Amino acid sequence: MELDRLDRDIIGALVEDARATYAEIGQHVGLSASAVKRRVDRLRQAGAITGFSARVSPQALGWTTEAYVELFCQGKTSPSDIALAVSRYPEVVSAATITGEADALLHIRATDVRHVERVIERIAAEPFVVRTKSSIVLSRLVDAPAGSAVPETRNESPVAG
Amino acid sequence: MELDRLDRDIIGALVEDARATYAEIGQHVGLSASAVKRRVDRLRQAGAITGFSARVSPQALGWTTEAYVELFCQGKTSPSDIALAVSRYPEVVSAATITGEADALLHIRATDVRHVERVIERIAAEPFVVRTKSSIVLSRLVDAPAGSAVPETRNESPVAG
DNA sequence: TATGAAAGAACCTGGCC
DNA sequence: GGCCAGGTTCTTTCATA
Repeated sequence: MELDRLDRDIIGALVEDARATYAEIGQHVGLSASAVKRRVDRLRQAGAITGFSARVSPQALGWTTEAYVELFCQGKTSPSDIALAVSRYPEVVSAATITGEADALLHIRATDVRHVERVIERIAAEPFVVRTKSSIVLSRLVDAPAGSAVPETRNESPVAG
Repeated sequence: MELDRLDRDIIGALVEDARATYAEIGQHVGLSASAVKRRVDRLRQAGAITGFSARVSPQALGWTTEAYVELFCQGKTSPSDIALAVSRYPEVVSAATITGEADALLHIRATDVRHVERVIERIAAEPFVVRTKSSIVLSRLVDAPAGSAVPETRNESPVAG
């Protein structure tokens, strides 16, 4: 799908505030409200915008601790096996198979360190898991709303570019 | 702040669909539309809900590649130094200082592997960075909308509990 | 093909109970 | 927390370039 500058600006505005009115967005990007709505509808249908979500503060909800866990699995473990197993844990916020020594990397949110420990214990007990290697998060430095930036043809990076 | 079951359900509904009407949410949780609005206003003011954001498909926008990068820094590097530096890169989606050998872990989204390489090169060239260790994501298994789950007093985890 | 304007329907918002 | 009224926003249609 082809995205022009208007589409990118609209997406940017909606990532900033998904409840902005079409009129507000239109004023910001230089379109009428109805033109904005048509583009948003099109972007949703095309799959560029997959939905609208509330941003919640993990701390305020009691998720004060997070950790990253590397998973080392048995040779014949498939990605879907891992996906199936870890998706059963609500504490697993994200998971991916990766290159390098470990087979997968999990991102875990929990209520406290004890809770992290308990979850890791259970995951380590999954039949395909050989061993795990965990890192507790000390302080979060960056946490961009998923997909806030939009790739340009060039110059995505800092000034040095 | 104290959250009851209704608050949790409302947050859950808004994480699912931030553009759901108050009436729809109310029907789902068993409240009138205005009661839902009052609670949402309160949850926003209390900081439990920090905003509303469009979910975008990184693929659809051209971000087809992601990587995790461990940062090993000079002894006297402060977290804020790292934060200041890496937040200048739009490709850095998340960053945190962690326990273990590495000092920080970055999550990077880029348009392709070449782009990932370029960004890592630049970050490695930051004055406080001693070395980096990168893992390219092969396939994403889980990607929960930030804060989709809400901690209960017990039984957050799979059946085994 | 994409835009702006307009009208009716749906929704939000605040006051009141 | 529910109900209601006034103001706003959404959604669709129509005309236009």
